[in-house]
Amino acid sequence: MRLTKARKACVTAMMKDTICEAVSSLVEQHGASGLTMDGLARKAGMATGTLYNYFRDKEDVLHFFHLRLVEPYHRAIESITTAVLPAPQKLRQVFHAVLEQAVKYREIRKLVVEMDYYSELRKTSGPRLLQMLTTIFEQGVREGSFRPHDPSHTGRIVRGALRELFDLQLSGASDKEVNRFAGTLIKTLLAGISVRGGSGVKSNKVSKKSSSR
Amino acid sequence: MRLTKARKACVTAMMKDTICEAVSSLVEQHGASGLTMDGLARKAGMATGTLYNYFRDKEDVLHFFHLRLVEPYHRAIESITTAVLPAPQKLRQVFHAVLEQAVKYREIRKLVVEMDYYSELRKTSGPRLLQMLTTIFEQGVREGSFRPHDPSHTGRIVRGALRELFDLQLSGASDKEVNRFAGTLIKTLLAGISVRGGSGVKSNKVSKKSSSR
Amino acid sequence: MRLTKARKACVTAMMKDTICEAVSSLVEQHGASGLTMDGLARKAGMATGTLYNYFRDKEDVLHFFHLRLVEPYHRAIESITTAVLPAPQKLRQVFHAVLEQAVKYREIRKLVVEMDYYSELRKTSGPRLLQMLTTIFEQGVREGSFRPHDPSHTGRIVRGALRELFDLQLSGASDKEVNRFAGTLIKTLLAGISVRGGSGVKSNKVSKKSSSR
Amino acid sequence: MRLTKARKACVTAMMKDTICEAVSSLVEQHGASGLTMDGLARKAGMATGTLYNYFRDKEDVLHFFHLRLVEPYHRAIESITTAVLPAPQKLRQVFHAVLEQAVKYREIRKLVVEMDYYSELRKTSGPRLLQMLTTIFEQGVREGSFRPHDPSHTGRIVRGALRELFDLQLSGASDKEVNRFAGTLIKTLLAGISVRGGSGVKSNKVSKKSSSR
DNA sequence: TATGAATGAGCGTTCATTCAT
DNA sequence: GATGAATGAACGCTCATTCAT
Repeated sequence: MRLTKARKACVTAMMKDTICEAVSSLVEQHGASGLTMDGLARKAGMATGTLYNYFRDKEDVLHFFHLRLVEPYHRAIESITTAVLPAPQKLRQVFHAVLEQAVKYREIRKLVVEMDYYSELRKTSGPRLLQMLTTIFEQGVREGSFRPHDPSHTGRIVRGALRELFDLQLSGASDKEVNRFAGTLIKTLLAGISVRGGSGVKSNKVSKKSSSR
Repeated sequence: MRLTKARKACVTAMMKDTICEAVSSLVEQHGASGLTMDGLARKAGMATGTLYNYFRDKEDVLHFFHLRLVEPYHRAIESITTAVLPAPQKLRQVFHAVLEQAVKYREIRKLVVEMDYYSELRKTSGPRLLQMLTTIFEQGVREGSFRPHDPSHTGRIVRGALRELFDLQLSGASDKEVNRFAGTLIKTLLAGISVRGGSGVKSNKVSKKSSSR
Repeated sequence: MRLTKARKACVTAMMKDTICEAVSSLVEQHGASGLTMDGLARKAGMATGTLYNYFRDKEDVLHFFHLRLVEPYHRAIESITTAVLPAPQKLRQVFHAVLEQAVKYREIRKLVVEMDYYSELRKTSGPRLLQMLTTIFEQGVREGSFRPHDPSHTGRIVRGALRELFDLQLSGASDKEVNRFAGTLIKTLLAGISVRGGSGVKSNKVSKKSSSR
Repeated sequence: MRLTKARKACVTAMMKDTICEAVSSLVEQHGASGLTMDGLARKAGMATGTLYNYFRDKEDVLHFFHLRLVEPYHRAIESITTAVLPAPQKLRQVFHAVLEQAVKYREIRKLVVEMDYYSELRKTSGPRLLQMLTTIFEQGVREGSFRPHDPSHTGRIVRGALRELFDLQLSGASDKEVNRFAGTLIKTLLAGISVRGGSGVKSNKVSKKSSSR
C-alpha cells in the first residue's frame, strides 16, 4: 500500500515533468503569451482535461513552471548567502553559481526571461532574490570590506545586472562572452564599493576554476 | 491643397494623441493585459472602428504608445550622448535626465515597466538604449578616464540599473529614495571604472541642482 | 439625433425578440437544460458574440425570457387584484385572465412550466404571484364573504392549482378540458371557503363571456 | 450457488444505498445541478468507475434516487388508496401520511422539490400520484359523499396543493405551520366537494394525534 | 469487481477585427 | 472619415464516461 502511494507520487511527478517540458517547448516557440491549455495538452501528448488532474488552473501551471526554472538559482544563491564567507567571495560565488546554472540549462535560460515578463510571477521571485543579494552587501559593509552605503541599492544593481546577463545569453552570446560580461561586472562592482586598499580587488576572474570554491 | 494635407496630418496626430492618453489611463488602471480595443475606443471617446483608421492593429497601437513613452528618454539620452563632454559627465547627465523625466511623468513610469513586460516591444527600444550607453563608455575608455574594458558590458550594467530604477519608482518609492539609488549607482559605477587618481569621483550627487548642466 | 436613439432602441428590442423566439423554440425542442449559447445564436441566425451585445450572460437571457413569458400573467392578475371588486369576483377573473392568456399563447405555455423548473427563476416570480393571490383572500375574509382562515394558505392552494392548470394544458389537453378544470377548481374553492348562504357559489362558469368583465 | 447470487444482490443493494445517501448529502449541500459523478463517488467513498457498475449513467442514478425518495410517499398513499375506507377519511389519511413522512425526513424534503425541478424525473412519478389521488375522489363521488364532479380535477388540485406543501416546508416553515396549511387545505377541500349535510366536515385537524388512524 | 487517471466534446465567454451605413 | 453592431475563432475550464490495471 505504501508502495502504491509512492508510485503514485512518482507518476504524478513525471507527469508534471512532461507538462513542464511541453510548456518549455511552447514558450520557446511562441512566447509566454502564446501558451494555451489546449496547445499545451497536445504538445504534452495528453487530453486537455488531464492537465487539470495535475494543476488547478493555467496560473498554477505557470507558477509551477516558473518555480521549477528559478528555484535552482534561488537555492544556489541562498546557500551562498548563508555560508560563512567574506562578502566579496560571496559575490563572486553568486556569479559563479549563476553562470554554472545558466550554462548547464542553456536552452531554458530563454524561458526565465520570457516568464519574467509574464503576469505576476516576478512579483514573488524578484523580491526574494533582491533580499538575498542585499544581505550580502549588508555583510560586506558590516565587515568593513565594502564602504558604507545602502545595501539594497547595490543589491538592485546586481539584480539588474543578472537580468542583463540572461538577456545577453538569450541574445545568443557564447558562454565565453557571457563569462566575460560577468567578469567585467564583478570587477567593476568590487572596485566600486570596496574600501581602498581593502581585500576586494585581488582577483576578478569569474570562472569554474576560480579558487573561490 | 497643401494646407489641407497639413491639416489632415495634424488632425491625425491629434487623434493619435487622444488615443495614447486613453491607453495610458487604461493601462494604469487595469494593467497592460486589461487593455481591449473596445475599452480603448470608449475611453478615447470614439467608435471602435475609428481606431483602425489610425492604427493598423492592436499591436500597432501598443508599439506607438510604447515609443511615445520611451521616446523622451531616448531623445534626452541621445542628445547627451552626442554632446561634447567628458564621458563621466555624460554618465551623470544621463542619470540626471532620466530622473528628471521620471519625476516629471511619475504616473507614466508604471506604464513603461508594464509595457516592457508586454509582447515584443522591448526588442526595439532595448538595443537602441544599450547602444547609446555603450557609446559613452567607449568614449570614456578612449579618453582615458575609464580604464580599459568592454564598453558594452558597462552599457548593459547601466541599462539593468535603469530598469531597477524604474522598478524602484514603480514600487512606490519616493523621489528622494529613487534619487538616492541613482546616487549610489553612479558613485559606485564611476568608482568602479575610473582610472585611479582620475576625475571620476568628485561629485556623486545626482539632482536637479547639480552643476552638470 | 433623437430619432436615431429611438431607432436604436427599437432595433435592440427586435433583436431581443428574435433571440427570445429562438430560446422558445430551443427550449421547446430540447428542454431548458439543453439550451446553449452557441445553439441559441445559431437558431437566432447570428454569431455567438452578438448575443452578448444584448444580454450580459446566459442567466440574463433566461431571466429576460422568463420575465417576458410570465409578465403578462402577473400584470393581468395584478390589475385584477388591485381593482375594486368583491373577492369572489376577483378570483373568477383571475382564472378567466389566466385562461385567456394560456389560450392565446398556447405554444408558449409549455415553456413557462419548463422554465419554472429551471434554476432560480421561480424564486422571484413565485412569491410575487403568491402575494397577489393571498391579497384577494385577505380581502374576502375582511369583507365577510370568505370564512375566516389564513389567506396565505388559500393563496398557496390557488398557486398550486394554477401550476396544475398549466401542466394540464402542457399535457395536450384541449382548451375546453382546461376550461372545465378551471371551472371545477373555482367552484370547489368558493364552495369551500365561502360563508354558508353567502354570494360565493352562484356561478361557477369561467369563460370569456362571464359577466365578470 | 443460489446463496452466492442472493449475496450478490444484497451487496448490490447496499452499494446503491450508499450511493443514494451520498447523492442526498450532495444535493442538499450544492443543489441538484452541483452533483457530479466524481463528487458523488468521493462522497460515497468509492472510485468514479465503480458507480457505473451499479448505474448505467448519471440519469440512472438520478432516476433511482428520485424513486427512492418518492417511493415512501407513493407507497403510503397507495396503501391508503386501496384500503377499505370512506373517501373523506382516505383524504385525511393521505395528508396525515404525507405530513408524517415530511416531518420524519425533514432534511430530505428539500431534495424532492429540488429533484422535481430537474430533468424529466417528474414525468414518471407525477402521473402515478395523480392517478392515486383521482381514485379517491372517484370513490367519493361513487359513494355519494362527494358531489358529482370530474375526479381528475380534484386529484390535480390536491397534487398541486401537495407541491405547495413541500414548497412551504422547503421555505423554512415550522412543522406546525405546515400542519396548519394542511389543515386549511383539507377543510377547504372537503367543504368544497362534500355533499351538503354529508359527513365531510366534522374534523379538519390533521395531526399525528388525529383519530383517523 | 474496483480503481481513478485519461479522455475530449462541449460549455460560457471574450475580443480583435470587419464592414454596411 | 466615423460608426458600432456583427463576427467567429479561440480561450480556460468542466465533467460524464471509458478502460487498462
